[in-house]
Amino acid sequence: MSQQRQGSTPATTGAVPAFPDLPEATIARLPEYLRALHNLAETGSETVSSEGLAAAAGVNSAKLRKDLSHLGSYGTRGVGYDVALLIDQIEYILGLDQRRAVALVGVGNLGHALAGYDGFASRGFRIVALFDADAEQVGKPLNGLTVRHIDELGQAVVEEGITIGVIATPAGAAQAVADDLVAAGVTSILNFAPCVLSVPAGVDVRKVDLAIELQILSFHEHRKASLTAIPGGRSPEAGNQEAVGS
Amino acid sequence: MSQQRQGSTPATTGAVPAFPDLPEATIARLPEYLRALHNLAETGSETVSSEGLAAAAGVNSAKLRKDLSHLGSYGTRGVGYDVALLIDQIEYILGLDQRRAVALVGVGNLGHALAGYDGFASRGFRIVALFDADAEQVGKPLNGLTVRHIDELGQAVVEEGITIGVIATPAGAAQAVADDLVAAGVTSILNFAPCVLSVPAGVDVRKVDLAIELQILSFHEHRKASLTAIPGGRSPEAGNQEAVGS
DNA sequence: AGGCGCTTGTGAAGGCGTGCACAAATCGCG
DNA sequence: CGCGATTTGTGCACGCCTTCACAAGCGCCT
Repeated sequence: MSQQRQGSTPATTGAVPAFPDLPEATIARLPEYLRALHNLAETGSETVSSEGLAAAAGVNSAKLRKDLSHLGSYGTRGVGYDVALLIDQIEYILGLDQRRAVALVGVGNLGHALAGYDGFASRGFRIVALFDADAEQVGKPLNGLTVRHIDELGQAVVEEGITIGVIATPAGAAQAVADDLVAAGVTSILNFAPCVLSVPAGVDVRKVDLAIELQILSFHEHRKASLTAIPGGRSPEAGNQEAVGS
Repeated sequence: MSQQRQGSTPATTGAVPAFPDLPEATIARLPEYLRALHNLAETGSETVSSEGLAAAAGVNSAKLRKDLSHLGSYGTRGVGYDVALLIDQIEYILGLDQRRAVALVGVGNLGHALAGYDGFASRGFRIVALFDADAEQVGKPLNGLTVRHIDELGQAVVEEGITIGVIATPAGAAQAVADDLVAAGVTSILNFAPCVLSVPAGVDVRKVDLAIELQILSFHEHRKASLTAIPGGRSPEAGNQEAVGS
């Protein structure tokens, strides 16, 4: 039926209770709720209704209630959700209270930006090591750290307790870096390189491709334009095979 | 997703529908297929099977066939897909043959990286204007362009034919920038600021939040850690609930 | 204390997406 | 010319996710 966990609040014990297996879609929204909750907390709100939080997070209120119900009953009927309590709960579920150590590989154009992105530090992550394969980059200081050669990756992962690796290299180098990360013991990878990574089971990979997002928008632009215009015009160039008739 | 569509299905379809309304999930995968196809084209492949292309794109082959079937029959049974033809088709559907003009607002940490990201230019987009609200930034050259003040946005959108705007500002400024973009006539927005944007119907917004991806990975790390920490059996089926030993 | 209004939590229904399995179609070869 | 090997295109079933609608629960006010 439902997971009921009473007594073991995350603030009191560091023990690991049973893990509710949340739907993947819910997990992806929890960070959004968390951000909205932090905003609310800053404005002094102590409680918030599902309607209010849903609006702040840009989702449907029913969806939000169902999402939160998966982690337990942390709301009060007739009142709403306790902001501070919910923040603690979500941060605990996401494992953000551990301030995970992150390694960033590739300090090129994008890597520089990521190394300096304060959104990581402010939301529970510490970039503790920077790597690059280019000897020219190695040794340079960047945002309080020194760029190290990628050969030192295995050593650094152990020393710093790194569990997450971020790949910001060109596509051609990404697979090799991923292999190195996995070999070093990293079990989660965030990949910014435009390519498919092959990793063993048990390693999680998430991909962010900036150009893909633009291409999706481009499709919608194209669609919108074709609707406002007079339909009928088509053919990119090679329009031959028609599925109609015989 | 974070965009709303008002799907009006016109009953008046005289000829071949210029625009098949593809499932959203399919659209999101087309750019991935396109990238894989370009890689294949570079290696000299003229045709590719659904199995091969699916592997290169990191998806199931049945899914790929179904996706491609939505845009028409561009494969040959017993042979596979013509690489060049499929590239043309997908690029046409995505509207990439128009090399859309893109405006980038916010040339801070992330904005710098985006302005220099060559993945945009190589995949059908032209960043034609850079904007910032900070007077200190205005006038500086960046990647062949000059940073302009955001007040000139409306003018530039018209002059350059900009249809897509990219927001790389702090969260506090994002909504105002979005309003400016919409007012200037932009109908698609890619938002890197960690906040919810409110836009009128007909405007598409896609959001990329770098920290959210890390938080999702963090959850899986947390989950994996809690599973390995349980002594005894680690069978996923046997583990039901309330294994909290006290 | 009791009723009333408000909000959560959830059962149920519908829609969407995925993956299997197979018929249809095409090419190469004897 | 026909047959077999190969691969596409798709009907179908299943599972996940979303959304609606409402009962259950909580606090406040009289």
